[in-house]
Amino acid sequence: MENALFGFISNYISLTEDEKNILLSLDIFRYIKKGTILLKEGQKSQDSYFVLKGCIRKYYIKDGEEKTTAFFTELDALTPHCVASKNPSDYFISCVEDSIITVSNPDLEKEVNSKFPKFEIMCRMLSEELLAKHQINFDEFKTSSPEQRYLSLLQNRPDLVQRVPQHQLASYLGIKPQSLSRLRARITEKDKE
Amino acid sequence: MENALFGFISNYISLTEDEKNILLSLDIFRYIKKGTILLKEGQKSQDSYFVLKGCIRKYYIKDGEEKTTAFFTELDALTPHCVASKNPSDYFISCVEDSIITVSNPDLEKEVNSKFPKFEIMCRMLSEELLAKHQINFDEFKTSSPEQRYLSLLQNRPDLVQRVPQHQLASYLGIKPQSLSRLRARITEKDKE
DNA sequence: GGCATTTCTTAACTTAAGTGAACGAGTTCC
DNA sequence: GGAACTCGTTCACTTAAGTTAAGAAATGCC
Repeated sequence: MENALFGFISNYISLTEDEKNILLSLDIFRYIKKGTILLKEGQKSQDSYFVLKGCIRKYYIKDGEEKTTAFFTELDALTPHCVASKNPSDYFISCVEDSIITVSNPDLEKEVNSKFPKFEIMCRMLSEELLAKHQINFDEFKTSSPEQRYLSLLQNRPDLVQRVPQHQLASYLGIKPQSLSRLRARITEKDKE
Repeated sequence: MENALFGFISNYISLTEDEKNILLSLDIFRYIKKGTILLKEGQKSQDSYFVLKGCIRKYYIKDGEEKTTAFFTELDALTPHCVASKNPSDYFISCVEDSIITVSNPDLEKEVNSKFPKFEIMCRMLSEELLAKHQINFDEFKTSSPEQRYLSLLQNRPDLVQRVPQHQLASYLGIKPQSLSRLRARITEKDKE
């Protein structure tokens, strides 16, 4: 599992064996059971997550309903908004499957950054990459219908459609579970023709 | 107009008179006429924009229709995706009103950053702030109906509803102009009760 | 195993957005 | 001044998503 982490990092910077060992000594790996809630609405947390294996989910509760806005799977990083804003969180984060993640916080990051300045470079690259991806996602969401969004999800993240409960997927697509069922039936019907 | 720029910068870092003069000497101010297209789909550009006065708009052309995904008004910054990716742009950027903007590019930024290292700090703060705002916007868009989105726009950016053509606003809300008209009529009807 | 719960699907009905067309009010351009 | 356009609105009709309810299938829990 460490190799997954080091493999990811090596896309951005190179680490010596010594540096790897220091990272390992920080005890950042966590094994999380499906269903575990990592962050609750109203909570102030300093924890950032990085998924090595599994899937975690970000959702709001609005009018008593769960509204899922993001899934994070292998090699996705997630820093909740409340970490920077220092306000209570607006949303929940929970574990969709049994997962292996690393947990970090600003203090730990400062420590690592001072030991390896190249870490900061990686963080900047990551945040730029993330902002760009986000904007593209947002634009695609805005300019598509629910059906188009579902089809593009099938193209781009086919694993999600399999591993995530349909009702969570529905709210991720901005519709109700019943509508997703119907939409899927409609597509299958079209395929038959 | 320079004061608007320096006022904005002073939220992040402080500049000496000398530093201000160097910035002014770079000749970055542009006066853009309403309707001017700053970036076209398919074009490779290195220009980033910062709006001092006026309004610029980002839009896609999908199935022959303009799909507006963002408006940038006073003190908003916009670095098109193509600057970092070095690929042709997927979208257009055009000027909604006569506007005053600053235009920059990576070379110029490198030059400024080497002269004033604190500029880089500002850029990092800005990009983090932007990413956070973006995520919140995205989540709000995803978890709302068109009517809720319109009402929240009235709350948060009431000026936009006034200064931007309705059909551009409609596509920004993810609906057709006719639907926006209807939706507005519906709301006015409700208010009468 | 068996009971309860969750998850997914289907159906009937309601509501809102998409579509195509038409009209009036402004603009722009000769 | 008048023709051509753009823009916003309204209307009638279509299509798709929301709602409510019900039932089947899978899962979890004693």
